[in-house]
Amino acid sequence: MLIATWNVNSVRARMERVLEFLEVHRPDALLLQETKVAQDQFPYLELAAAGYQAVDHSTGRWAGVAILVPDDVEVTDPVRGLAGEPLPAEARWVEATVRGLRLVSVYVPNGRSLADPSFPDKLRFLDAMRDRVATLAAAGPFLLGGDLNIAPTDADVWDPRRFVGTTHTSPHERARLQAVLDAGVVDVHRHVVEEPGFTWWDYRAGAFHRGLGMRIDLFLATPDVAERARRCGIDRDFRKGPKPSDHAPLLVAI
DNA sequence: ATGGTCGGTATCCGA
Repeated sequence: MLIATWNVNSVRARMERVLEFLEVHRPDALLLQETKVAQDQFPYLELAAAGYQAVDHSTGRWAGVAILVPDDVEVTDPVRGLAGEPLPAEARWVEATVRGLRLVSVYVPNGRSLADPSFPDKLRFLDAMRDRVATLAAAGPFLLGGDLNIAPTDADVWDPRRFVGTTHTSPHERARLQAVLDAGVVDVHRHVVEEPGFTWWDYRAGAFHRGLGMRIDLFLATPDVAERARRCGIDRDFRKGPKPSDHAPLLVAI
């Protein structure tokens, strides 16, 4: 089973690259973040023409998440939204079961800066995520993928000194991520690959070509699923070429 | 020479 997670920074602006990705990899599930689309604008027809159905959680111009699955595969028990999240209208969490595996696509709030009013909302979202992960981990095997907007360790940013006093690396966020892990999941990419590399690079300043990135897109899975992961890595080709997202897709073969 | 970018029914704000 091949599963991918990708923050596409607008599914409509990225449609050509999304279709290219589906054609190249034919994943059994593609977890999308930042679809940035209202539900009545979601590109169901174009995806259907490529052989994929979508379970999406879409509420407007920002955020938005989805799970794409081949047409001939059954998708059951969709859940849209996360119990206890501070701003449910932002559409940052969607779940569905595919081939007996519970899947989650999540887009954790950015937080902007440590002093911004939205930063406490990021921490509250992570608290709600910990509670839901504990429930899911107790219920059976599952795999969560998404943009966590946290670099788990200093090795996951291009220059940790540049991030002192900023979001994505703060002790507050890392403590919350550790609490999520303690709820019963493993960082799959890190589990499989010794030096996982980055998943995001700023559009500005030639950051990608200069290697100035971060690893903020993660797969978190119950240990049984993590042990079954044979390969895990990013496809850098999708950070190159025409109209790339600022994130590269992360894939895992189970 | 310390800039440089995208996407959003936008002309600033969010990432």
